[in-house]
Amino acid sequence: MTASQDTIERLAQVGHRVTAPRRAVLDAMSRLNSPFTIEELTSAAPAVGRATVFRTMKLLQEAEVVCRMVLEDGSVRYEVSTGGHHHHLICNECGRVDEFSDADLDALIQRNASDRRFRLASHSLELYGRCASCS
Amino acid sequence: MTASQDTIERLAQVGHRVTAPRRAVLDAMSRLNSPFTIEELTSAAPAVGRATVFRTMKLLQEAEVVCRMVLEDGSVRYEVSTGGHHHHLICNECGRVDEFSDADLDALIQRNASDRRFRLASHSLELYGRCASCS
DNA sequence: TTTATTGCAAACCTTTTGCAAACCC
DNA sequence: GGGTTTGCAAAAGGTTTGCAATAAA
Repeated sequence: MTASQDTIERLAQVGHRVTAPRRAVLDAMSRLNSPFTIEELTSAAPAVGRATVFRTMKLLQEAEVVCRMVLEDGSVRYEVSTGGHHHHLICNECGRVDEFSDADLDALIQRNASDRRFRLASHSLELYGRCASCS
Repeated sequence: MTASQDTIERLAQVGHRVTAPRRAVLDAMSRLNSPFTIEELTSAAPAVGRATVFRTMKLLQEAEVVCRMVLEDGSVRYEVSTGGHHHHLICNECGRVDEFSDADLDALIQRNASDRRFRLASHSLELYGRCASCS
């Protein structure tokens, strides 16, 4: 099993059973580069039923093992949680998604919210354009 | 007809016909507060077929009369283009969506892109939390 | 008249759900 | 053993599409 031991443990800790299909999904995830689509994931774990893949991803979201992102076009991808908050650089050309973070940026965002008496819970920032390799 | 004359003219300029259903959709839009859902729009223009509403919205997107936004949960809304670029404050409580803009913020975003050799085409920033009225 | 547009219904896609069988603890 | 989880197939959104009828230019 490629699925990291601590992820499996976290599943158990949160009160879920460690089953073969769930292991298979975790293994498949570790073989894909994040962020991936459900489609890619089901292809990478062909033995697991589609419904189970969806159910497992929802579980992993709740356990904060992955986070779900929705692109501008409405498509959905999952990425393995790095723990840290970050933003995305999405290449319109090749589809590649990179992450970055910037404390100043987050501070400025927080200030914009405060200035408007908005109690910020979360935010998402996606940059679309052309990555270095595609330029 | 409540639909602003210049929007109608723009439709014609872009090479589209000005039809009764399209007028009805434009009128309905002007009666709703932006951003609205397709659901709200079809309710506000009951005489127009659902497919036509979808087709009209796609047209208006291309004509840059409206812009389409996808929320974190994947739901889709449309807002009348103000011309200016802006970001959103989305209340998790009441669903209200406000706009704001901040040149410093945009500059910082642009700088983050440049620093990573990413040629920025567009970006979207959504803040989720609780609006002033809901706090 | 000629071509674009409409409405309807059917098709599509992605995600969810009901349920009996299989499985984990 | 007993409550979870699975897989299948069906259902459920939400959006698109084919096509004959209709309307704009």
